[in-house]
Amino acid sequence: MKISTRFSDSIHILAFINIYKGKVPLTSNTLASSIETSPVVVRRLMSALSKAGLINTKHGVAEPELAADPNDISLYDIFLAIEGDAPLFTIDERTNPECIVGGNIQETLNEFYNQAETAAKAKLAATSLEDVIETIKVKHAQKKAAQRKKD
Amino acid sequence: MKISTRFSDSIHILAFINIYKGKVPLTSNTLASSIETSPVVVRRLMSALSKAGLINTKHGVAEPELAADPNDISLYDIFLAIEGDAPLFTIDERTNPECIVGGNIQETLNEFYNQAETAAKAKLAATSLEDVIETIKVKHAQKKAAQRKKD
DNA sequence: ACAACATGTAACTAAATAAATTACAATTTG
DNA sequence: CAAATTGTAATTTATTTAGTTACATGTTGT
Repeated sequence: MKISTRFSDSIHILAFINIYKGKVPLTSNTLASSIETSPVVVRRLMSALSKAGLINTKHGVAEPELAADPNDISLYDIFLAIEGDAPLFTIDERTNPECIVGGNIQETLNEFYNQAETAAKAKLAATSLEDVIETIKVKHAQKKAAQRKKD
Repeated sequence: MKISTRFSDSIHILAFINIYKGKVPLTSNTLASSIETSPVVVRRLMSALSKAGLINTKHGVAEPELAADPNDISLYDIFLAIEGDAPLFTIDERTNPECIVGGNIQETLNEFYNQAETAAKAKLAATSLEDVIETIKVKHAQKKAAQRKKD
């Protein structure tokens, strides 16, 4: 199955908390404005991030904080928090067991799909939230510079 | 979005054609029985596989055949035929461009997601239909042997 | 104490996607 | 030309995801 925007929105939330901490109030409303979704969606994602131990939140207080250094949070940690063990590819589970193919395709594809998934997840595990935040900052600086030039 | 069962069903079709060619009539009905879906679903997938040049079919004739040696058809070829350039991960495209994060998250995640996707697709590209067929046959043989033992 | 503001969640609705079905025109073959 | 089959469009159904409404619970400052 395709991985939903929940994953990208969660990365968004964590990056936002890190970049804007102390500069703007970190309410679910503020975050929702940046993501352009509803505050409830944000709170739902933050609840999952909190349960996974990636952020610390306090009921009633708009001061969420990262539970670890951005260098120590990988995209795969975030993926796990939000999608758990959701597979990237879907295997058709309902095939005819009487058939040589239908009776063995699941186990077979499971092996090969796992190889592909593990390769992708390894890349996610090798990318830290810090990498994402730095890239965001670089791209932002580039845009600002380009804008100045035009004036 | 999740990658649908279309991908696994397509691999199923190709493996079935190779394994059962000459042994059973390869109608969309026969294939549908093995996959436990409807003949129309099978024909739709075969239409895509045919357009991608992976199989040859003739209108009105139940004799589809692989257009290449199973060693020369990779799982990524099949993926491309069915899913095209569909991404494994979805990026939320509608975020606030005024925000440092919202304005740069897409480009940023696009980079990192691409790395992960490319790693997964490389594994698919490194796996041939022949690998899948052989694994299916081995698993089938194992099951048959285990069954004999019981008797 | 209480008003204003938040979070945390449950329950529901709406939208998007995929699978299955229905229907039928076009093609092949004996 | 009849029977069997493919190819494809159009529709329905099922599933999943995003968004909304509602509200109980917690916090803070006065």
